[in-house]
Amino acid sequence: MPKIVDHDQRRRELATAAWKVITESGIDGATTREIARESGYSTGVLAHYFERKDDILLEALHISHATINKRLGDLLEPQQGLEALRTFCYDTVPLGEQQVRETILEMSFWSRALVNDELREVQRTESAHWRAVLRELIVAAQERGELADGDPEIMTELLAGLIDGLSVHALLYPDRFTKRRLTELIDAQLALWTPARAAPPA
Amino acid sequence: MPKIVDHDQRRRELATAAWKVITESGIDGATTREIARESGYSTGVLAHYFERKDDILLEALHISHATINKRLGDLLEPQQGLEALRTFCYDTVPLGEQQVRETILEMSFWSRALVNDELREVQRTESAHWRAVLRELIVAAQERGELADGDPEIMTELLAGLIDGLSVHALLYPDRFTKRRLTELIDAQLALWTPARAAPPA
Amino acid sequence: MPKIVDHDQRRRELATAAWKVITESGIDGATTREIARESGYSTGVLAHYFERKDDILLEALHISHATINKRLGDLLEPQQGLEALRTFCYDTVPLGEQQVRETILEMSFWSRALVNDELREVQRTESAHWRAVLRELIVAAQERGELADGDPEIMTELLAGLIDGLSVHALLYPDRFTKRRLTELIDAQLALWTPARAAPPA
Amino acid sequence: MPKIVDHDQRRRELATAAWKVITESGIDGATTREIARESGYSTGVLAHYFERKDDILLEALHISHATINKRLGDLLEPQQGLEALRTFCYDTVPLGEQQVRETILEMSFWSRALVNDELREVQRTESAHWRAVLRELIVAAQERGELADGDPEIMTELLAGLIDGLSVHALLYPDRFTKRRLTELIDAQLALWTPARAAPPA
DNA sequence: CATGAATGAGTGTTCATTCAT
DNA sequence: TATGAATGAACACTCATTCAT
Repeated sequence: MPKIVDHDQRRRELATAAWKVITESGIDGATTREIARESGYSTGVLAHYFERKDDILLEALHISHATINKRLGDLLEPQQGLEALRTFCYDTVPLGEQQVRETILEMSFWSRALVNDELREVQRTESAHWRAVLRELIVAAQERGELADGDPEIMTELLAGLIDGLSVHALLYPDRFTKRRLTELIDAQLALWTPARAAPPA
Repeated sequence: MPKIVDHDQRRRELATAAWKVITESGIDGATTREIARESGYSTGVLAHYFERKDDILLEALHISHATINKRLGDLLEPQQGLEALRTFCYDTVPLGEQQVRETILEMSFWSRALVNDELREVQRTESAHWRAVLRELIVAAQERGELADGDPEIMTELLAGLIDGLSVHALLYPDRFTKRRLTELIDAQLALWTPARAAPPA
Repeated sequence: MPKIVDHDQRRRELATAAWKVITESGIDGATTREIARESGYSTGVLAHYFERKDDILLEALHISHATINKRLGDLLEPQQGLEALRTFCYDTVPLGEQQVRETILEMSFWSRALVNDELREVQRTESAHWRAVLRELIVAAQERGELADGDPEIMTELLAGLIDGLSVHALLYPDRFTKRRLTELIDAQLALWTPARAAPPA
Repeated sequence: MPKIVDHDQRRRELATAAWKVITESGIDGATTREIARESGYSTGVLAHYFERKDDILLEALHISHATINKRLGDLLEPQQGLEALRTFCYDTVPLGEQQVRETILEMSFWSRALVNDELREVQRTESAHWRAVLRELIVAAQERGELADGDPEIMTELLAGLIDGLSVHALLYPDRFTKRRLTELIDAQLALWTPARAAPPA
C-alpha cells in the first residue's frame, strides 16, 4: 500500500526550499544538505524528485518566474495604459522584500547561465515571454495616447534593460537606492516618453 | 644573487590568468588548479603572491577595472561633449571581444557580492568612480548644449542602469543583440535627451 | 525504513580507529585518510560523525580514558588498602601492550596540549579525576595503617608525577626499563612510605 | 673572494632560531618558513647548513641540552652533597622562564621520538648522560651522610622519573603547580631519603 | 516512499624541498 | 654564500550523488 504523494506538489515544495536558500545564502550556499534542511526532508528525497541538483535549481527558477507572472497578472488585470505599464515596472524592481529575493535569485542564475547553455536557453525563453508582456503594455499605452509614439521594440528593450540594470544597482548599492529613488528613476524614464499632461502619480 | 622577479608583475601575471579563466569558464570554474594551469605555474606559486584565493579573484577584478579605466581615458581624451558620452557608452557595453569578457567578469562578481560584504564594498567604490565619470560627461554635454537639460544625477543613474542592463541582456540573449542593435539602443536613449539637430552618427 | 546505524557506536568505531593509528603511527601520522583506512570506511564518513578532525582525536582520547577508568574500576573493586594502590600504579604504567599504547596516546596529546588551550583543559579535567582516585587510594591505605602518615596531597602528587615520569622513560628507553624493573621502581617508592612489615609481594 | 662564514656558528644560529620557534609555537608550528623568519635568513639558507628539516630540529635539541649541561655545570661546581643534588633538581624542573621553554622543547620531542628511531636514539644517549650526573650527585650525598643509603640506581631512576613527571604536570596544569609547590614536592621526595637533621632550606 | 549512511572526487591551502641566479 | 621563486605532494574538508534498508 504505497503512500499517496502528489509528485508535482512535492517537487514544488522542494524547489521552494531551494528558492529560499538561494535568496538567503546565495547560489553557492545552496547545497543539497541545506536545501534538504530547509525543506524538512532528508537529502535522499531530493534524488527521488530530481535527477540532478541543477534540476532543483532550475525548478526554483521556474517557480520564481511563475510567481512573478501570477502576481503581475493579478496586478495588471484591473489596470490599463500607462498606469499598467508603471505598475509592471514598479513590480519588477526590488522595491519589496519578495522582489528583492526574486532579483537575488535572478542575478544568481545570470552568472551561471554564462557558462551553461541549458540554463541560458531557459532564461532566454522566459525572458522572451516577459518582454512580450512589456511590449504589449507599451503598445497599449501608446494606443491610448498616454505614451509617446516610437518603435515599440526599441522602447521595450530600453525599458527592459533599464529595469534589470537598476535592479542590479539597487541590490549592490543599497545606500544609493532608496525605494523612493527607484520609483523616481522609473518615473523619469517614463516621463521621457510621456506627453506633458500625463504626470506620474504623487 | 637571487633570481630577480618583479613581485607586482608576477601578481599581475597570475591575476590575469585568473581573469582569463573566469571569463572563459566562469567564476565557479576558476579553481586554483585551473588558474595555475592557465598561468603556466604550479598551484603552490599562488600562495607566494596571494594569501587567499579570494585575493586573486579580487585582484583580477581590479585589473579588469584598471584596464577599462585606462582604455576609457585614452579613448575620451581627444573627444568632447555628446561624442565623448557616446564613446563612453559604446565602450562599456559588450561590443567587442574584450568588452564581452569584461562584462562576463563583472557579472560573475555580482552574484558573489550579494553574499560577500567585502566584495560588495569593493564594487561599490569602483562603481562610484565609474558613475562620477559618466556624470561629468553628461554635464559637459549639457554645457555644450548637446544634451537636454535635466537633473544630471537622474540622467546618470538612468544611463548607468541602462548600460548594465543592456550588457546583461546582450550576453544572455546574444541572438537578440547584434552589435548594431546594441548601438541603436544606446543611440535611442541618448536621442531622448538630444535636441533634434544633434542626431546620432549614421 | 532507513539503514539502522547506532550513531554513537559508529563514532566510537571511528574514534577507536583513530586510537589505533595514533598509537601505531604517532599523532602526526593520524591523517584523515589513515584513520579512514584503518576504520574501513571512506574519508567522507568522518564528516558524518565529527565536525573537525580534532574532534576525532579528542574522542580517541576520551575513549582511551574511559577504557582505563573502566579497567581500573574492575581491577580495584575487589582490592583494598596498599594492595589496591599498588594495583593502580602497576596498571597505569606501560607494563602491557594495551598500557603501552595508552601511554603513547597520552604523550602524543601532551605536546599538542602545550599549544592548544581546549586540549589542555580536557586533559586538566581528566587528570583531576585520575588524581582524585589516586588520592583516595592513598588515604585508604593510610587509614588501614599500610601506608605511612603524611600529607596525602603531597604523596598523591609525588606518586602521580613518578608514574607519568617512569611511563615516559619506559617508552623512550625500553632497554633500561624491563617490566620487572618498572614494578621494582614502583615498589621502591611505595616502600619509602611503608612500615617495615608491609613488604611488596614477591 | 668568498665570504668568510663560520659554518658551525651559523648552524647554531639557525638551530637557536628553531629552538625559539618550537618553545613558542610548538613543534608543529616550527615550519621552515617560521624558523627562517625567526633567524632573519631566508628559507633557502637552511638547506645550506642542514640536509633535512629534521636535522635542524635535532640540532635545536642538542643546543638545548648543551645549554642545560653548561648551566648545571656552573651551578653545581661550587656546591656539594645534598645541596648540589637539590640544586640539580630545582634547575631541571620548569621553575624559570628558560626552564619552562626547555621542558616544552623536551616534551615536543618525546612524542616524535615514539615513532622516530633516530630521534629516540639521540634522546637515549643524552638522557644517559644526564642520569649519570644525577647518579653521581646521589652517591656523593650518600657518601657525605646527607642522603639515606639505598641502591643508587633505583634512587636515580625514581628521582629522574619524578623530575620529568612533575615537569610535565607543571606545564600542563599550571594552576596546580606554583613554583613554591614544585620545590615543596621535590623537597618532600628528598626528605624521604634524608636523615631528620638534614632539613630542606627555608 | 523516505532515510541518512556512505562514497570519493575535488577543493583551497600548507609546506619541505629544490634550484637558478 | 645567500636568495626566494617555484615545485608538487599531502593535507583537512566539502559536497553531489548513490543506495541498502
